[in-house]
Amino acid sequence: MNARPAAAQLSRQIYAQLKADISAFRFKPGDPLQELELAARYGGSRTPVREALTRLLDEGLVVRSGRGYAVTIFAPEDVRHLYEIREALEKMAVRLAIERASDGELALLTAEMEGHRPVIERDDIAAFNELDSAFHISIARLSANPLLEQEMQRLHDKVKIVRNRELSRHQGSFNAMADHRRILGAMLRRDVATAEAEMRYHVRSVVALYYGYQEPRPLNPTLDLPLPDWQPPLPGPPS
Amino acid sequence: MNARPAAAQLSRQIYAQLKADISAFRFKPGDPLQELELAARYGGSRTPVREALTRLLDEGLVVRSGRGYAVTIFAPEDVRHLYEIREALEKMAVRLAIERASDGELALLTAEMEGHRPVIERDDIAAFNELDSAFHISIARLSANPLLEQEMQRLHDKVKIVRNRELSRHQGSFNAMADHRRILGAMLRRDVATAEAEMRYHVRSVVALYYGYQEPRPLNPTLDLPLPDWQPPLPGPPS
DNA sequence: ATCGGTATTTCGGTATGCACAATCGGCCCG
DNA sequence: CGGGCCGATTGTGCATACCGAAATACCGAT
Repeated sequence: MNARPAAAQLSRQIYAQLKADISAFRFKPGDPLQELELAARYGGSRTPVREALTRLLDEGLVVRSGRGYAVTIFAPEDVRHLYEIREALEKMAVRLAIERASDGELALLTAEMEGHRPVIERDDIAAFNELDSAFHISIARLSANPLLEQEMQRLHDKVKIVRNRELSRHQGSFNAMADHRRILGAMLRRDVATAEAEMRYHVRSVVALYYGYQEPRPLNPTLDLPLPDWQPPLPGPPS
Repeated sequence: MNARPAAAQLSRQIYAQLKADISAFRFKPGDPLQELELAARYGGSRTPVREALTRLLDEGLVVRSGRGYAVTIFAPEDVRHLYEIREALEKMAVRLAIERASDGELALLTAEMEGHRPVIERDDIAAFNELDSAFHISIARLSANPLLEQEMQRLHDKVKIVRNRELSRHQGSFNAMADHRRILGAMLRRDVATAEAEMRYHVRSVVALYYGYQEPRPLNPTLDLPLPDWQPPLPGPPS
C-alpha cells in the first residue's frame, strides 16, 4: 500500500477522485467534507486526504467552512467573476487555436462537436455538460499553450458546477451547440475577429441566463458554415 | 505552537514565507527544496512544509525534480505561454477597471505609479520589479473582480521570477514605466480600446525582450496625458 | 420549560515514526 | 581499466498519535 509510480500515488488518486465526485455532483455545493470521512471513503489516512483538500482549496472548488471544509457554493457574484476570466481566456484560446491549429486538427474538433448531437437529442444534460467543457478544453489544447490548457481545465472544473444549476433546461444545450457551431465555423474560416466575438457572446450568454438579464444580441451575419447544416429540433413545450 | 487564529497558521506562514523567498530570489530557479531543510529553516515539522509545497506545486512555482522538489525554471517556451495568458487577463483587467473604477481610485493609482519614479532613478531593479507587479495587481483590484485579482497575483508570482533574469538592464524599467504611463493615460480618458492595446503592447514587449525578436511597434498617436510630463533620463552608455 | 454554564465530543493542525523508492558510491568482476 | 551490481544513504509517501479549539450535548438552576 505504498507509493511506487508517481501516477498511482494515493494522494493524487484521492485528489482526482474527490474532484471528479465534486464535478459530477456526487458532492453538492455546500456539502461538508470531513477529513476522516473522506479517508474512509477513498481508503487511506487523513494525510493524503489533507493534501487533496489543500489542492482543491487552492483551486477554489472547496472552501473553509467554520472549522472544516465544504464544497464551494458559487454566488451570482462569483459566477460573474468567474465568467469574466473565462471570457478573457476563451477568447485568447480561440485566437491562438486559429493561428496554430492545422486543418486536420480542426476537422477532428468538428467531429468532436458533431458527437454532441446525439447526446443532446437524448436529453442527457449531465453528459452534455461534460462534453461542453471538453469542447472548450479541446480548443485550448489547439492553442498549443499547455499552461492555457491547464487554466482552462481548472476554470471548467468550476464552470461545470455552476452550469449544473441554471442549465437544467435543454434550451441551454441547444443554444450552446448552436454557439459552438458558429465558433467552429469562424475557426474553419480562420476568422479571428468573428471567432472571438462569437466566443464572447457564448460566454456572456451563460451569464445572462444565470443572471436573468438580456444579452446585447449575437453579432455577425455570416453563418454559412462548411458544416453539415443541422438545426436543433424545436424544443418541446415547457413541461 | 498550535493553531488558533486561522491567519497565524503555521502552514500558511510557511507557505507565504517560502513563496516570498522564491519571489525575492532567496531561492533561485532550479534550487532544490527539501522538506526537512525547509522545516528547519522556518521552524516546524515536515507536515506544514509539505502543505506549503503542495500549494506552490499546484501554482507552478515549484516542480518535482526526481524524488524531490525544486524551484521552477521557466524555459523560453514557458515564458511565452505565461505571457499569452497574461495578455488575456491584463487586457480584461484594464477594461473592467476603466468601466468600474472611480476617478478617485484612478488618482490613487496615478500616485502609486509616480512613486515608482524615485525607485527607478536610484536603480533599484529588485524593488521596481516588485512595484511593477504591484501596479498591475492594483489595476486588477480596480476591476472589482476578486477572482481576477487573485489570478493576477498568482500570475505575477511567476512573472517576477521570469523578469528577474532578462530585465537586469535599466532600460527595461524605464520602458516599463513609460508603458505604465500610457496605460494609465488611457485609463484616465476611459479609453478602453487604447488601454487594451497599450496593455497588449506592454505585455508583448517583455516577451520580445525575453525572446530577442522585434515587437510590431507601439500603437496610437494620443499621448497627451493629464499627468506631470516626466521623461525617463537618458540611460547611461551600456557599461 | 428555558437559559446558562460546563463537560464531552469532534475535528483540524502539527509532530513523529515507519516503509519504500531512488540515487550515489564503492566494490567486484570481466 | 572500465562497467555493472549492490548496499548505504537520503528523502519522500503514508500512517498515527497528540494537542487544542470549537461545536455540541448535557445538566442544573431559576
